[in-house]
Amino acid sequence: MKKAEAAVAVAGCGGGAPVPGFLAKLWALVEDPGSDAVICWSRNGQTFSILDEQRFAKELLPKYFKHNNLSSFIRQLNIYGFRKVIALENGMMTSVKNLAIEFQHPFFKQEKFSLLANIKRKVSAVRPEDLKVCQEDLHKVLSEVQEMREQQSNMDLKLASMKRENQALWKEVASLRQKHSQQQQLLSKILEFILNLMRRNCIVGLKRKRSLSDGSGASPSKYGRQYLRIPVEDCETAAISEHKPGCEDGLVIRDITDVHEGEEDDDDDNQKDCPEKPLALAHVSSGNWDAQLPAREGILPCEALQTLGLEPPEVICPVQLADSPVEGGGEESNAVELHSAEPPATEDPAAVIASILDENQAVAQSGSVLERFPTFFPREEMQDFLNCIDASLEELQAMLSGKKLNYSSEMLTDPFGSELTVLDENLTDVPPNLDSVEHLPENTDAVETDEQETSGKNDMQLIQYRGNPLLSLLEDVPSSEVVCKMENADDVLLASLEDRPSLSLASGSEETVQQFPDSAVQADDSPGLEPQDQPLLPEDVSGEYKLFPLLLLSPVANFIEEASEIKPLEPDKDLLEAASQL
Amino acid sequence: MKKAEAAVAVAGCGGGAPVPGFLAKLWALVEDPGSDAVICWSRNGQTFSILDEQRFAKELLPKYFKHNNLSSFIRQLNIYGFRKVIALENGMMTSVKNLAIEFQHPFFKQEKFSLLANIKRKVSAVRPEDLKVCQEDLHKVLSEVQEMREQQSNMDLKLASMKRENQALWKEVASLRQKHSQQQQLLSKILEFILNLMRRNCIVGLKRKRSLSDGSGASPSKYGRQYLRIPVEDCETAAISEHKPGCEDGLVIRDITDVHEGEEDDDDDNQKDCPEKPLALAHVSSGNWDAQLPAREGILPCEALQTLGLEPPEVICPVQLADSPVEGGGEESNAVELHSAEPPATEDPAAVIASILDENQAVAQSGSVLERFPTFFPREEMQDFLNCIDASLEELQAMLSGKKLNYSSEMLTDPFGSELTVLDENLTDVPPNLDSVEHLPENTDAVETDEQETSGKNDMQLIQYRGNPLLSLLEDVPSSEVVCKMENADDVLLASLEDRPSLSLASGSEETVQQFPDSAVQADDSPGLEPQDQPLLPEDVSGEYKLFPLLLLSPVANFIEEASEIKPLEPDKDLLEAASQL
DNA sequence: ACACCTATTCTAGAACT
DNA sequence: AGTTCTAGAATAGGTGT
Repeated sequence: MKKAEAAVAVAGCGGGAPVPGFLAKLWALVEDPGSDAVICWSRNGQTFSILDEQRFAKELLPKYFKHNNLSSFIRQLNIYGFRKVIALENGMMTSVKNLAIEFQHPFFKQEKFSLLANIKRKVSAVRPEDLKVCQEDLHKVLSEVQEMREQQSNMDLKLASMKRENQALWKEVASLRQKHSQQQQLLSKILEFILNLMRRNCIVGLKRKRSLSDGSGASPSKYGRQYLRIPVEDCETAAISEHKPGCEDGLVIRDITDVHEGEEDDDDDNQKDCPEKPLALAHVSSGNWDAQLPAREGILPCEALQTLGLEPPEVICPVQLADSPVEGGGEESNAVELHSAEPPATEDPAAVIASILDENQAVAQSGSVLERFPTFFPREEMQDFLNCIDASLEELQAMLSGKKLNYSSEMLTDPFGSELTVLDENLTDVPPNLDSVEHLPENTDAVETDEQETSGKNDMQLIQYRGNPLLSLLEDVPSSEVVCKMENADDVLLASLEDRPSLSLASGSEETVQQFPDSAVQADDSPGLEPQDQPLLPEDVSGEYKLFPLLLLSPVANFIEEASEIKPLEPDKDLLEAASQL
Repeated sequence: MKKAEAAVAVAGCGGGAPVPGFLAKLWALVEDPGSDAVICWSRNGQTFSILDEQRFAKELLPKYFKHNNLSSFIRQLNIYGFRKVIALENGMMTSVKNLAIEFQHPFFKQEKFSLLANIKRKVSAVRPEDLKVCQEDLHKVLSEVQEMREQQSNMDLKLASMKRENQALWKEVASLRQKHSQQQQLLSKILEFILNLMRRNCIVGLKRKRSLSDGSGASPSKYGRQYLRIPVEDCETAAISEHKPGCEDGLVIRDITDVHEGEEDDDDDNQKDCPEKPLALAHVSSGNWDAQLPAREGILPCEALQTLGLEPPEVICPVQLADSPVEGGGEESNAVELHSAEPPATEDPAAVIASILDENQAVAQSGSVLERFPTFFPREEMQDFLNCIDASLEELQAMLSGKKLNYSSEMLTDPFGSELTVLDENLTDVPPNLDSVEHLPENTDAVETDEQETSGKNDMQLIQYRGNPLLSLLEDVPSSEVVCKMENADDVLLASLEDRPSLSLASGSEETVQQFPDSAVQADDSPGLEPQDQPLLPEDVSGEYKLFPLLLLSPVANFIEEASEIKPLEPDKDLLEAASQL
């Protein structure tokens, strides 16, 4: 005991390093010259050997440790990282079983006591950590996997459901677009019908005027066909109204801007700055139609014009009727004079139409219209009839204005409605190209089967849908928005989808009759005086609208305006993006 | 060596059990009486003890094994499940360190050699498997987790994209529905306007008739208001047309079936089985209007009726004009007689309207209408005017028919169009309930933020959207389809959504004016002779349509019919399902 | 007395034969 | 399956607070 302590003490005095007790005792054991026969340095001081394990265990070990078991001693050696030197290295005495036990450690060298500080006890603390960490990790990972599996199945369901919903939504959108197209066509037809009706009325009035007061008018057969030509956008409609045999009245409606050269794109300017266009005719109070006699023709509208700050109607006729069908070449000087005192559009069929539908104008015109029916229809009855028409028009106008009020109030109070408005604002107006119309059905099916390529499908669907000739007729070309879109577009798909509008924008919109270079402007509640660049009915009505400024005051104008307020069918920007990103 | 072998042999002869070598040698060692000083049975044969480990290791072990290490021997004991008997059990000699080493095993008992067969070597075979399985599992799981993480991120992207697309689609659908609603409203307005115009014309004609031939007519002021009342669907519209001050002509349009009591739901019967309804008037050849003089009134329509196999028009007037505003109480006998020889609807405003718009009828009526304007409007001019109207109507009709032809050809040739038709067929017509209109914006936002609750959102969105009062006006009630849907519906949402239609179906459609009990039938290309149960314009027009059978022959009828062909806004069945399944 | 570290003992793992 | 070396694990012991 004292020996071991002394050895430890001697060893410990060499430095301040806190050498573990086992290492100190081992050092002492090996260093002790008295025990060299049992345990000693070997191999030139690189290792140490226990020459007589029996004596070592039973005699030496108890002096340094609390046991006399060689195994315990060896265990400690192992714990401190000592390793046994195998017998073959010892040399020749391989066969000799009871050869000395030899151990080594990188930091346990003779004369190098200071190295002992580097010898660390193998803590089992590391190991449980390792194992526990591993196990914990495994459990963690396992649970995570479980969780992820659930999540994945959830997402699978969700995705499938969403896919179905998307499919249904595409269907719905297609159906709605179809309906919209049908409606728009119907609207166009109806409005065309009404305009036609009014135009005819105007012609009749013109006929009458000439036969009565003028006598210089051309033959009535001429009047039947040449003055106005309602522009038809799609070939089919055009074919119907143009090439129909027996249809002796092809209408040619020219844009009012054709008359004013160089002002084609800015209707706002046209209306506000050009006094020749009597767009500012106010709704004169209705109900006093019976006071409107032919003698008062031109007086009331003129007053109305003046009340609106417009100049007197010396240049009221933006579109003229010419005896020969000169298209677009009409100028103010060529105007056939009739009702020269009548301010609103005079011989312009549009004015007549408006006058028919507008209360005061209708009365003002009615007298002249009925002059041709002296024998067949009693004047009183005709007056009655027109009175009724006027009343109904009046009522309709009132209803329309009332509806309009209601509408806006709905928009304000109904969150859904307002939300819709907001949504609509966000929609981008990107017309598609007409490619690959024939692929839609396959793609619709592909939505179900194909899992990954939804983008292509949707795009195709979009394109195809837009490519529907029915719909292409109704497309509007809001050039400014398209330009903005083009700037922001960074993917090829979007650019390709915008191909058509960009083309139509680049070109002077001269080649196609159905393209309207104007961009949509909401002239909703402004009382019909500022149609501006607003695209009206995308097809038939726009030119007519411009052509017949007085329509603004008639219920038909309300119809047209309202129809134009229904935004044209154009794909959602988000839709495009979403489709292109899938 | 021989001793050990012999011991093993002796021990092994006791039974056929394949006792492992170590156990046999151990048995021999312990049993051998010659080595009892070194190793022997102890504790009454329950255990064995090594009394002198030094001698045992160096002298006995080599005789039985290939080594002389006690540790190796002990290792074997441990492998076979032997356990050391701790010192305290040995008794008192605790302090004596070099006490005997004592081991025990349940199946290693003195005199019980046969039990040795139960002693099994502890195979580490389980352990490597365990560890390897564990490691493999861990690696597997780890890779799986990696894979799943990638998949999840992929799915996340996909889902986000889909969500965006979905959102855009919902927006699009909402916008389209909005547009559709606007269009429908506009259509209703226009048609109402036209019908109003026609009605007034009729009234004028009636007035004239009475003042001329009858003299028994009531005051003209009465005629201004009482006969027809256009049903307005939403409260707002109703308020406008009903409560508007100064609007002296509230129109009341009653279903034609009101006249025929008990036949309200079956329009097919009405039209096909009731000869009183001259719905089968054919389009008489147009263009010969100039030949139509008042003398021919009633002749041509009558012929037309007869050509269609209908009875002569003795009971032609299904709806009558009464001097007092008796709503819905009119019966055939109360018909005010005028133009008694005129078959088509005679004093019925609808008939007059139709006659105005229909070529032949218009001519037939025109004479009488104009009789009240003898002084103010010359008869010739009035005739001219009406002639123009007729011509334009004729042209419009031709155009419409032409368009129709074009339309169907498009449907046939355009795969998209046909596909759309097919899609539309698949759409279920399930009107929504009007709940929670105000939640849409929040839900639209929630689509972005909330990740999990898409189902609720979509449902809400759907319901809310459907709940838009604007849209509810346009809803149709195809009862048969609804019934089918109700049978197939198994989820609450669908059922709830179908609540309203089912209600309107169940009830006799008496409570609400805007509900039409008819189910949609496509009488598209059949030439206007079989309107059947087809719902026309969902709102205003249907009743009017029924009320004015002659409208079927006018361009307005075409408008109405075409408007009715635009399917009403109703959610897609797939949409509903998808939304409920999310 | 408790916490922390070390030491001892028994058992097990692993590699090699 | 045996042998050897090493490690794990539990417990005991020691030290400092």
